[in-house]
Amino acid sequence: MNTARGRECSLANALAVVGERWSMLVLREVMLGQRRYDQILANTGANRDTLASRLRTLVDAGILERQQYEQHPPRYEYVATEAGLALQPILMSLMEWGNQYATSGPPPTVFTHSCGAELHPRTVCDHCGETLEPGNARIERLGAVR
Amino acid sequence: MNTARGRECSLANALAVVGERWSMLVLREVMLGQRRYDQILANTGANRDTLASRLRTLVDAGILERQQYEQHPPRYEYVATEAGLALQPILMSLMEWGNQYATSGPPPTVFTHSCGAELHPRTVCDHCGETLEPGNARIERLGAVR
DNA sequence: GTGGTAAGTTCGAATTTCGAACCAACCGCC
DNA sequence: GGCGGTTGGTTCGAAATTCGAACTTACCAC
Repeated sequence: MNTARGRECSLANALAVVGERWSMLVLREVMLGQRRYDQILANTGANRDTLASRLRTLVDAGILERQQYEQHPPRYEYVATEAGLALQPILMSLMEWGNQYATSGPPPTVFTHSCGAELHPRTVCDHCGETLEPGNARIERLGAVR
Repeated sequence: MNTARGRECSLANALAVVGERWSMLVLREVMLGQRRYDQILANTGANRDTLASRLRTLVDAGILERQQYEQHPPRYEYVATEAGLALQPILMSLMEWGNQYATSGPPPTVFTHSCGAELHPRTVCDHCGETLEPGNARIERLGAVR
């Protein structure tokens, strides 16, 4: 993804890696335990060469790792690295947003948290623990526009 | 964005709306207070027709609202609706992830929370307040694959 | 030896995005 | 009254990306 122009920003950098079409859905499948090419293919709906290309991008970016699980013929599966695991809460939050604003009817996919309750993610300020509300954040420093 | 095939999922639904190229960067600019076409154009780096198309998509999806601020000639600015504001914490979280895994050097953009501390978003379980860790979520129900 | 599985690659066709140019309507300047 | 600047786009043909479908390689089970 092109990041040459526009504001210098970590959001743009993040999107350069996971903002391409299918990338997030690939991560969803890996998160759901589907780690093999053909499973990811069927469950995302991407086509074969685009998926191969996306997987390469994600591996190169250090978000997924390619692990060989068979020698002859060589077969690989994809597992999340630390960086990939760190995206999980964000995918969950986007899924929650999708439930509220982009899905009619009951949520197709539901998780249970280890505390026993149905999982609904919420984003808080790491320092004070307060829920992040639009308007409670002030711009401290702004990336330059290139 | 095509959502015909693949797993039925609110993440896919969310991405059908905000997963297209430039959409999230447009939302970032609106979030930063840049609401006019030419500002958004310069600060994202998108080209003119793609930006016009993205703005239409976001308005149609109920994420942005087009507000006329001048009668002759008609001029518009774009403001976030409730659905758009609800995406702010997610953009902040993605920015935080980008800081850690996709940006070298100091973060280009920094926010301060109303509590006074530098803002670092964290995602928690809404019920128990515990930080979301990969592995603490169990799949309760899974969307079907179409 | 026939069919199935897995992880891709290759193909030409369709769609999307690209930069650059254009446009209409107004403004301030002198 | 003419000149340049601003705003919010549209139009263009060219380049890049994504599409579905077919093919490949290597193994296994029957």
